[in-house]
Amino acid sequence: MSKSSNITIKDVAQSAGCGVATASRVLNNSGPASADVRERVERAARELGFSFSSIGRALQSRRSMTVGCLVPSLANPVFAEAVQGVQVELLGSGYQMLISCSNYNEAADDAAIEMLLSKETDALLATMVAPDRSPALRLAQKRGIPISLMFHDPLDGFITSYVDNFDAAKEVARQFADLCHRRTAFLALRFSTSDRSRNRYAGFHSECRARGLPDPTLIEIGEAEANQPERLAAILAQHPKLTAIFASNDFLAIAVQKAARLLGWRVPQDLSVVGFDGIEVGRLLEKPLATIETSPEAMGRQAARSLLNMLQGGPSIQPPALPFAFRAGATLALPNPEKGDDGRGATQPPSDLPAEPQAQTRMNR
Amino acid sequence: MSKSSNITIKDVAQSAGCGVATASRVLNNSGPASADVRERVERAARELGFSFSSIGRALQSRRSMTVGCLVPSLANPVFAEAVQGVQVELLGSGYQMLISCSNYNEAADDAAIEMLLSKETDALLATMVAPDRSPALRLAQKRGIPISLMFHDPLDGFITSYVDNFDAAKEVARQFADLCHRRTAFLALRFSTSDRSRNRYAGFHSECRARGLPDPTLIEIGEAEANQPERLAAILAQHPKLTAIFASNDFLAIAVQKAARLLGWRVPQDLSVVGFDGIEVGRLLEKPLATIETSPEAMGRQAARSLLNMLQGGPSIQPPALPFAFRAGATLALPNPEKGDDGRGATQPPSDLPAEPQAQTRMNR
DNA sequence: ATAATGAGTGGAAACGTTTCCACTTTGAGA
DNA sequence: TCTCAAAGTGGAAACGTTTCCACTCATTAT
Repeated sequence: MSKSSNITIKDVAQSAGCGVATASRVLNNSGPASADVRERVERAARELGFSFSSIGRALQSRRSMTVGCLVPSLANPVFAEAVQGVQVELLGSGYQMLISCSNYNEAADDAAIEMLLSKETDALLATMVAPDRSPALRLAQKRGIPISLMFHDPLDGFITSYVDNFDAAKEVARQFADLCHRRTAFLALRFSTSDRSRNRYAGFHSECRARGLPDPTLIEIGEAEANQPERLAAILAQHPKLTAIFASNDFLAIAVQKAARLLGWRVPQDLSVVGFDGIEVGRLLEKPLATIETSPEAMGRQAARSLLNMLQGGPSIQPPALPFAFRAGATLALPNPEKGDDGRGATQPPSDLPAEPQAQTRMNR
Repeated sequence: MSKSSNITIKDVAQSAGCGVATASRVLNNSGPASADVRERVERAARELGFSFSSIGRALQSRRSMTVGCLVPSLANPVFAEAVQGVQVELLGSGYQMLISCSNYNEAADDAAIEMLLSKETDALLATMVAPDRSPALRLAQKRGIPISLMFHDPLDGFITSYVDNFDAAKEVARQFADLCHRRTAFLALRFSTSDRSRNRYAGFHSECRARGLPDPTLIEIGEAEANQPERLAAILAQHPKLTAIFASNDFLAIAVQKAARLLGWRVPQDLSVVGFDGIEVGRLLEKPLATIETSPEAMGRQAARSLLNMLQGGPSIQPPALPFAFRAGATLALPNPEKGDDGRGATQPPSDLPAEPQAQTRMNR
């Protein structure tokens, strides 16, 4: 139970019979030192079990060697994987990661950034509800701290790692169109918490138009409906003519299948379902899920690399959008001709959508 | 682009026309101050946009207000959820979380703990490959830093948050026995990386014995087999008589179903499958997975609470094991009588298993 | 009126580093 | 032998806090 924690460089110096400056130089290899004293210092450090205090270091060098990372939640594997990617990329760099979750709460978002700033993180990595509305983030920007966003579409003044949600959603529309689906819908959790969903809908909508398809129905649901198949089924039942649903993420897509089963609709015969994200488990389902495959891990890595670049004084260059791919699956097929398509378009206007698809502006390099 | 970051308490004091000691007292509410100077200091702080440097603070108080957290990987939702739980519990406490992942690598494990220690985290939260073999962890213990383990069975000298894997596995054996399954198997990833799997097998094995069932077959596979249904199918094909498989986690259980389908075995008619962990997605499958339901989030929360207790000087008390529950599902049914049970027990000895089930020793309070 | 209290205040030390600077030694070249 | 540069060394300042201590005034009790 020896309270042996407090071995400072001063102790090492004393034990080695030299000044702290010399000890520091030896231990850091940062200056001249005779072989003799070098030996003594190294032995003393070893015997005392000395290790540097990064706090003392941080104070003096004004670098905490820490990057702050904010994501909505680690319970969502998409974000967890991204953080894992960040972690991996940071591994050899000497930087550690301070993590925080907002639980999709905009106020918590801002508070978290503030907290990270007060911890003097050298850089910031974030996925937020509304980065453009966060005073703390703006403050960080003003301080000149390297910042890299994840998942968001490029935002003025920030480096962002992202997939082009608009473009990817267009791909889904194309897939539906190729199979001659006409009565389609986009299913999302309440838009307010995610610009990603908004842009996916925008892209989907835009490509449906471009292909001369009827506008897709927009179905927005809450957490409760997403988690209770019965409730989701009740909602789907209001749209009996649908032949294809594009869910804004894979979990929703799985929930849709479950709900469809309750209604006696077969997937994909009666209803095609396509998801988004490409989570691993989608492959393992009895009917592998058709989806847009992305790599959150790669996103995390790219973001971390950008950050490290900036931390090393490199220029802050916006990297290109990350690739995505349509992953074929067993949940997508030709529409069932028995589901009468009377051509009536029951489109609801989206709750919060730009009039013109505005994503994809500033498409990088 | 004002490099406005460096506003120290000294600046505030100067601007308020008082000494730094007074400013500190005012800003911390930690001592007497006249209404007059209080007002001046507060205004100065506000106008200058002052915020404390936690590094300066940490240096002086010798508390970094940071806890280190080490898990194998955030790509595994079980750990991600646990970390999320920790995060939630830490939220109001003023403590921040420094996170690190070992990717199931024992050497990385130790290095990570060392790194966290050098960052002067005030406490440690960890799930490791082999906590009992980590020198760095032992060092931390010697230093008297509060430590709380997660997922591991109780280990001498450490507080641990855990579910009783041995006990939970017995429950699975009971379920199988009740349905008169006799040819069972335990499927796990290579044992070396997880004492959890080992204890689950031990409990399963023990209860099978207790019920007079043949010893379960132990099937150990690698990552490769787990991720490629064809390869797993090839392995399963070597055990055509099995009527029930207990997979050491839910992902494996899902993989088993996939492999079974390739072999033309129906689940659950030809093969019952039970998982472990109770991940959310198991519920959403077309055939909801029978599994042992646990709550990694609750585990994270409990561990964090223990830590906070200790950090506040409370006694370090080992909390009771967390609850688990058998979750019924559509993957468990009576065995198919056509799968001839010839009574031949093809048990392989486990690669690294204690002769006697050794879990459950030191069952707390 | 005087002594004793206590509130209000600021200087300075301490926390563990790194780095600047000045000093001493050494060795080489003149 | 003398000079000079280079190598080796350690004291001290700085980083931003908090806290101990000593000091000055009022105010109250004697």
